[in-house]
Amino acid sequence: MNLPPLIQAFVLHFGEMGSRWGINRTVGQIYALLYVADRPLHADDIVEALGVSRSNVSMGLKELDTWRLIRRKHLPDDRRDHFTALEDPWAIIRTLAEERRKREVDPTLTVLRDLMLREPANGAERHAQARLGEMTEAIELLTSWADQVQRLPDERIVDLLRLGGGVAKVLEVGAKLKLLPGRKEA
Amino acid sequence: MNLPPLIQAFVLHFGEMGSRWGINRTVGQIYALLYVADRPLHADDIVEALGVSRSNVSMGLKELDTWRLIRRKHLPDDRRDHFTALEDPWAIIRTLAEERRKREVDPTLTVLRDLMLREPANGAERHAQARLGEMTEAIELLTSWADQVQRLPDERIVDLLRLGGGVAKVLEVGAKLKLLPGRKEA
DNA sequence: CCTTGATTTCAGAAAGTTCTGAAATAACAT
DNA sequence: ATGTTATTTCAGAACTTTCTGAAATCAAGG
Repeated sequence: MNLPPLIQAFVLHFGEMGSRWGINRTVGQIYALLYVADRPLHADDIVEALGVSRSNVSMGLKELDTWRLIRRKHLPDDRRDHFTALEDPWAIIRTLAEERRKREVDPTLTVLRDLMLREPANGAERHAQARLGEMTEAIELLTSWADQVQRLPDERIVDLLRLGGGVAKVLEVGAKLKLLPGRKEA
Repeated sequence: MNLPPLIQAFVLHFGEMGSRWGINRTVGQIYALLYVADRPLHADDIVEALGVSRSNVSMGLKELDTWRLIRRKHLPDDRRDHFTALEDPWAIIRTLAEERRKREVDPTLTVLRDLMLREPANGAERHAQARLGEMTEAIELLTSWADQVQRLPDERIVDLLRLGGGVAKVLEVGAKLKLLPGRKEA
């Protein structure tokens, strides 16, 4: 790998983080490289910059493509595909979040709902089912919230984030104005 | 493994999910088992229920312990440690979220901040630094929001979740009442 | 419809992780 | 102290994921 030190540090770190974020090291590095690049890169640029095999780059690009985190561009007088990363950091955060949700929470919800429908065979199962119910409820609340917030326009989301802990205050006011749904007690 | 079918299905699923959630399969299974159990279990109960090695259970329990997802209990007339999972599903969700943040976003922020302080050596680095700045800003906004919301009492958080996309409406009202910090334009 | 170069696929090699069994350690009761 | 039972550690086995190089496929220009 032969990159300016600042860029190299970022690329390496993002690669390591990638593994924790469920995208593999190479994919993370490719993404990082495209994200900071000041021009579209083609596959061989990436091979050279990262020192990994051509085929590995090809797989990585394909994966980033299915996640819609990069764009394929054709430059005039060049048959090779060129790639750029989405500019907006929110797009990345959103994509990663959606992707993880699809892989990590949706299947769990499906299983939990299915288990809730079964007839418990004995006391142990009855108890277990009650616990599953509590968990299902919490996860459903969380995901349906996430669903709805994700549909808001970006600026609204940013407003919400800027508000920070201040939501509490706004919630109070909201409650007084009867904007909130009545609280169901457990 | 020899468990009532409903419990077994849950335990197996949670094990698989565990790997995606950054906790390994056995750890996930142990947690799931304790979560639905109607009494505290000791290590050998778990070995028998899951059919994994004693040492694996020991490691798993230790890990869950450091994550504070289980409690160690001493029953009278029994020298063995007994374990229970935290009851409240919110506790689990919170813990997993905090843990992941510690492992997955905080280190990134540290690196990003450090890279932002460096003197760019050339045009490419200058461009890269600008991109890193955008990313840093987005991540900081998100994490500081999460920080503040996590400090709210549980019921406030539940209110917020119940509100769903309705936050938009409340934000409008909040803006009119001058509760929101003025929006800085990019 | 053939040539040339770009891209993708895929089987096996390399690297990384999780799990086990055996041995070491700790904790308690006598 | 000593025996007994519970727990932890750790080296290597088993398994999983990632990466490579060679071969197959694809696409544009003549």
